[in-house]
Amino acid sequence: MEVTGHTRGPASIRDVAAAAGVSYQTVSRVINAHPSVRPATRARVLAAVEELGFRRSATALALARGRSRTVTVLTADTTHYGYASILRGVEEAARAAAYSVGVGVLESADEAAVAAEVRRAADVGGGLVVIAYDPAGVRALEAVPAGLPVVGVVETPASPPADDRPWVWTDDREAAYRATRHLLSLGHETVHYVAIPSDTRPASARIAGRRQALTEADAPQPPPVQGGWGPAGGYAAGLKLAGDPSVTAILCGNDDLALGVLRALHEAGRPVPGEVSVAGFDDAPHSAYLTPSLTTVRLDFTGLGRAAFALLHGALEESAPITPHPVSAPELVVRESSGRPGPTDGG
Amino acid sequence: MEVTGHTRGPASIRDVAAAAGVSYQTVSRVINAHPSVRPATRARVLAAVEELGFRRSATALALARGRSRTVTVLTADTTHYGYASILRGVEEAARAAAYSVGVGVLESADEAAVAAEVRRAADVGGGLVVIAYDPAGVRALEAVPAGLPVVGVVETPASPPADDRPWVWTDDREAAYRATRHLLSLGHETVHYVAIPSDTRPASARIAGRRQALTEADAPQPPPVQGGWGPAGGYAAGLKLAGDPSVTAILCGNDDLALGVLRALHEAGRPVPGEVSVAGFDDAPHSAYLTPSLTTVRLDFTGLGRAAFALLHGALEESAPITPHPVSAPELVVRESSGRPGPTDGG
DNA sequence: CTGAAAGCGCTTACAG
DNA sequence: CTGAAAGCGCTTACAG
Repeated sequence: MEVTGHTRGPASIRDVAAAAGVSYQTVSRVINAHPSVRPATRARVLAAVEELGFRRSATALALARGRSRTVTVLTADTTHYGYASILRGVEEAARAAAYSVGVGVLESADEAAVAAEVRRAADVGGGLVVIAYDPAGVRALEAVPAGLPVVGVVETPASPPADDRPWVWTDDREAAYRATRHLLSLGHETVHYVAIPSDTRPASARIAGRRQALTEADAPQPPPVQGGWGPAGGYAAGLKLAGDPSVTAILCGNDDLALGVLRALHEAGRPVPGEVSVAGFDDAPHSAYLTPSLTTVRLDFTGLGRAAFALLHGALEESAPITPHPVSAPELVVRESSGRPGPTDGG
Repeated sequence: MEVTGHTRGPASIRDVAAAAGVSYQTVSRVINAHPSVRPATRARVLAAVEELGFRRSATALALARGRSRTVTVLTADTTHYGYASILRGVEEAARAAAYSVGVGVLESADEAAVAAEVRRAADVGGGLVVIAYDPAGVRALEAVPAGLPVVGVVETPASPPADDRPWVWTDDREAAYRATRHLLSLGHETVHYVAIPSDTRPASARIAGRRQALTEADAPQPPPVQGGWGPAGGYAAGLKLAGDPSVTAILCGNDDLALGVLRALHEAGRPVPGEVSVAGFDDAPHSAYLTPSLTTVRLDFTGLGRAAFALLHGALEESAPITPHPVSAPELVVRESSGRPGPTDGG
């Protein structure tokens, strides 16, 4: 029964129709699970689909429907832990819904460059998830033309999420509040902060959370020092702070920053946690294995990504299941890098 | 002159034609830079394109041409440094060539699951880059149907790269050779190895490189210990090795593994590099900031990703510029974690 | 140098 | 329940 001699190229809806002895519209109905098809007809079509290895063309579908089953993630970075984890969450959820996922990187925060990247992403025809943790991302979110389905992943919602442009976020305010309180409760006089770029915005939730904790404790409010995203920036910031003997507790915008700070303190001869306590954000995979292991606040980036997709999916398809998409609350993970202050408290 | 009252939706080729007073075929010629168009006509069309904000539909283009300007990266992971960097390299090159990039994650190495993921990626209609560093990726590369443009990113080429299915790789054999030699040259009797999953394959280039260095030095050849991809696996492997006092040098399949090993040695009370030397692969951003900072072999993953795209681009388009795509050779980076052996050599 | 026709593989009304 | 028509926005021959 070796009759697999198709003409050429993948089988189309018409090939299937011919094989099943029906019109191609009927094939369309079957593959779209349209109710009004006689069971016998359906069976014949399905058999032909199977036999020819038919796969419906996503491109043709997109052209005919005017919208493609694609979500493209716009982000300034794909390698740092938080960004990468959000991307992963989106991909997981998209895959489960049989969506394709694209990624566009915002190489620069330059207005024209960002606009170009947004256009390119829009050309793909699906929905957008914009990671707006940094200037480039924030700008991209603003540049998305009205009518294009988009959900933003933001640090702090700038205003109540509009129905047509929803946002997802983690409770960074609470996260910073808890971490600061933890450090304060250990007996530190105040808590310094090494900021990631997103914290630059006046409305930063983390800055606000830390401020609140500091205020409640009547502690001094030293200004945040900029650290960037990676270990190198943390190292530079750490060197600065290490020179000030009054500094005994440092909270960092992410674990990579904290790693750099740890190194700077080591070089400056200031033991952690003996003299200085350090905490980060994210709970990246390696943080538990550093020496000293890092106290941090675990943030559910993957859940955030999944939630973003769920929202987009709902906007894109009426019939999309309104799946619950819980984003776990930030969780303080206390490890070796934080302890009571004191010149020689080490045990 | 506020005449921006288009009917609805984005402008199509016909809208532009109407505005310019030509047929839509002429518009097609202009946007495709076809030579035979009168300059004056071209100018009129271009003006209309500008005025209407026309963007050619990628979907329609793909349907008409039978191929889309997309590259989708198939990978078992998007978060680990090596994988993420390759993805970034592909994205950079693809963006420069005005290609879209998609990503498909191989959640399981299960044959059926991998095949389904490959089909999904194929449905998108462009080319594929498959990261085949692990069983899932290797299987995916095999499952790609003939005729679909694909380039594999592999640890070791299994055979001379076929013309229709090229491969890119870093010289892992050389990298492992150099790292092992470095450790040996410090005076260690032999070098243990904590492997990443890709090293499981009998043809592993790294295993071969290390073996060669060991053989040349007439050193014992302890079998590799499996570590997985992350710090947790490195930690477990490190605990095992730490218990053996004869172990004084450990090479790890990647920097995350090395980080876990470092932690295990610390807990076991074996100072690095005083008693044991450790080296990794990759030179991840944080490796220079660990304490001790990590000796490692820098691998050009981003260049690898760019090279993979260049190859694919060439296969997809006759006219694609044959851009040189150099992948830097592995580079040994000596830091604090490696030193001369000896119970108490610490300075 | 430019226009009219057919087709890429589907879907969405419209008939029957 | 099923088929014939028109159209999604382009490109690719074919004419002129």
